Amino acid sequence: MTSKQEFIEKLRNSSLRPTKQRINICEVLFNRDKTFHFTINDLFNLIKDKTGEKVSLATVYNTVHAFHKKGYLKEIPINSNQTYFDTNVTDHHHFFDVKEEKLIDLKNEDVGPIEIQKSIPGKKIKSVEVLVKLED
Amino acid sequence: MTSKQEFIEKLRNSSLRPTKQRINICEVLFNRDKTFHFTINDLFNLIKDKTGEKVSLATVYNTVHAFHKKGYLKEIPINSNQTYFDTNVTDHHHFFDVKEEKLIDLKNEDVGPIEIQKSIPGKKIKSVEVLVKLED
DNA sequence: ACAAGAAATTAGAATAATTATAATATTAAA
DNA sequence: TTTAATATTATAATTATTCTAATTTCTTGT
Ligand SMILES: [Mn+2]
Ligand SMILES: [Mn+2]
Ligand SMILES: [Zn+2]
Ligand SMILES: [Zn+2]
Repeated sequence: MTSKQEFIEKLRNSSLRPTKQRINICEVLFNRDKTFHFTINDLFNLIKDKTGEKVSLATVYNTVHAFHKKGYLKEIPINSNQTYFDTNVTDHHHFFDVKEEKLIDLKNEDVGPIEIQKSIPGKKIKSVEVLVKLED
Repeated sequence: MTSKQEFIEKLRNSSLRPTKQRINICEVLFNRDKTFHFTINDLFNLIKDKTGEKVSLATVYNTVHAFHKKGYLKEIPINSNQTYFDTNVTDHHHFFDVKEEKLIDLKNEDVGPIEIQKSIPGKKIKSVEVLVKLED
């Protein structure tokens, strides 16, 4: 159980003003036990459900991207018409259940270390992501 | 150098009628030495450039998805506003140069075998894709 | 506490990728 | 050659995302 005060500090520490909307979004995103995979639309609906307060869609987009930029959210590449985000910002991989449209975390030991043997001059590796698609 | 006749047979073999438009699209997609990574928009413009004939955007979408369904094209998951496709339909991985917005093939030996140690009951693995993002 | 400026929120408009529609044209088969 | 099935096309519709500009809320200095 994380307190509202902690969210306010977290926001302050990253020079994001602790507004009511951002705190509500924090509640939905970070006040939970397990990692959370979501689309903007999931989040938008959950805010109403869980906090009882409405936040505009534009603010949800703005806040998610602000959090993403600050490193509080990870973006997961999937072939979907909607962008997926993840509250687990550590380097990790995913299952994607194509039918359920659900992401599932893979522990790094479930995949093993990945060593990229090729390099491109003048470029460095920013991230290595494994996506395992699941079907029935 | 692949001939038009081969494309016609290829289309017939997959119960796709060999129309002028589809043959032109085949020319652009498959009449080349190296694998080809593209967006619908790339392809749409190349058709005009390379064949001199215009194909409607709707037909490009339809044909790309028909080819994808038939297994002649692979879809590459990237966080981009445009969907990427690949004429190399074998199981392989990618660099994505974020600045240039270009995909580069990785050979399987550049990545090594990936063994997924976790399984989800009732689900089986459909694909395993590694995406390595590159920055300057 | 108050004022002033900076930053955030919002509804709604704009944009852009993709998909759907429905009329016309082409292809395949009898 | 007739006919039915399928494909193409222009255009409209849809959808995710971003932009805009007015309003509200925060922060900071007084
Ligand atoms: Mn995750
Ligand atoms: Mn490729
Ligand atoms: Zn983002
Ligand atoms: Zn497709």
